[in-house]
Amino acid sequence: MKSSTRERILDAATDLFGVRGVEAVSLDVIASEVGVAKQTLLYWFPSKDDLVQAVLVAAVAELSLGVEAAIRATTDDPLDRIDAVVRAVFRQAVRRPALLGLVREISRLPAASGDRLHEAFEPLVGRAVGYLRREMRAGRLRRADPRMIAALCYATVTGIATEPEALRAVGWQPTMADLRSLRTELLAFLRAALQPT
Amino acid sequence: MKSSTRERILDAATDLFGVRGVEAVSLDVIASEVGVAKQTLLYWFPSKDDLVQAVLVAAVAELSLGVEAAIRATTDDPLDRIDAVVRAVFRQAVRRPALLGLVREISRLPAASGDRLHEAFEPLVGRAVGYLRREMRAGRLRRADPRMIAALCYATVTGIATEPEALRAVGWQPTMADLRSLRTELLAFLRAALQPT
DNA sequence: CCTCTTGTCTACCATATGGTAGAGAGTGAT
DNA sequence: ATCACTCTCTACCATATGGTAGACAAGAGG
Repeated sequence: MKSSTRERILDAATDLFGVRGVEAVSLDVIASEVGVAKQTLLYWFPSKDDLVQAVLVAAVAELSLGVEAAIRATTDDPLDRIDAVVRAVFRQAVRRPALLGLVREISRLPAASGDRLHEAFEPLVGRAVGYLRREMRAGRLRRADPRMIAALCYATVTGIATEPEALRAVGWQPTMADLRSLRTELLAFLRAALQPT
Repeated sequence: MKSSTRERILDAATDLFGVRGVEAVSLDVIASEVGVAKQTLLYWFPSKDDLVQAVLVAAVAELSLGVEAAIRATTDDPLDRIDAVVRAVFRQAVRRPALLGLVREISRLPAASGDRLHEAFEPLVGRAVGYLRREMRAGRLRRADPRMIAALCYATVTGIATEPEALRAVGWQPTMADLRSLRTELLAFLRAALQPT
């Protein structure tokens, strides 16, 4: 164990920001969660904004890594590949529920912060859109606007992973069994939405 | 013009809460937006929490009304009906972008607030799930867990409507043309996902 | 004219927030 | 021993926040 203080701060901040929102979490709360004085936070991250940036960059990197690894490990078939990406995202969302919520926070931040993150995501998004377009041309995916399809898949996965309330409203329980069933339904849903006609 | 002060406060609070988050918006900001002293807010809504509750209740009522009207106005075919609901939600999301974002805020609130909202949504959700189940049994929708399908449709629509950043990331622009194209793609996406095989 | 109610305001207050200044402890090099 | 460096802390501070107390104006009813 015994990870560095910086690491532990980053971890706690990721969870708190992701679950409760950046503006709603004070430095004091993070500090007491880590078990350290607020000024120790400000030693490692000179301002709250610096901390937010660091947290977002780390989260994007973590997500990207998982997704890229999943892509490399599957077959050529686009539906299989999308399956793999969804599974990878899901795995990370379970391990660390705040991750996707955190990425969602970007839209709430002042434009400048959002832009930097935008850049970090750009290559991933660009490749995904290009891939979808090629597969549609090849007739292995339902023909549609690949940009919109990318956004819709993202919205579906992120939405379902970050809105426990919506799931509770339909009687879903956060048990292992229900979680697996959710993943199964999500994969079937996306498959049906993307299959060539 | 000349709506009541209470009304104007509710309006401004809806927009601010929905776009920037409940905890991130102070009473002073709302007051100055309305052009009134903070104490006038506290006259109409004795505490911030009361204001939040009022805003959420009003938002749910507004959304429900629109959706129910749309349902009554369509044919029996489930895909048409879902089309109509999505269009209705979309219309409201365009007219007042903060509405859906606000509903999303529920998951961030302390449990007690969330529960009250939960109750407000319950009848709508229950009817939707029952409807989906019947149509699946009748073979007019792809067979799946109706609860999960309801949650997935909700996540897709809300996600796409509340994450302009995700759309910007794929080169989408908030113009009328792009908005229409987005709606078209969303409807096709849901249709494909729900069509019986 | 008086009084009660309604709605808005100014003047405060206790607390929480992000951030500064700088002390003190531990470690390694000279 | 001392200097420099790293890391954590206590003590503050200016500002912002949610909220209280109560003054003031405008009607409405008697």
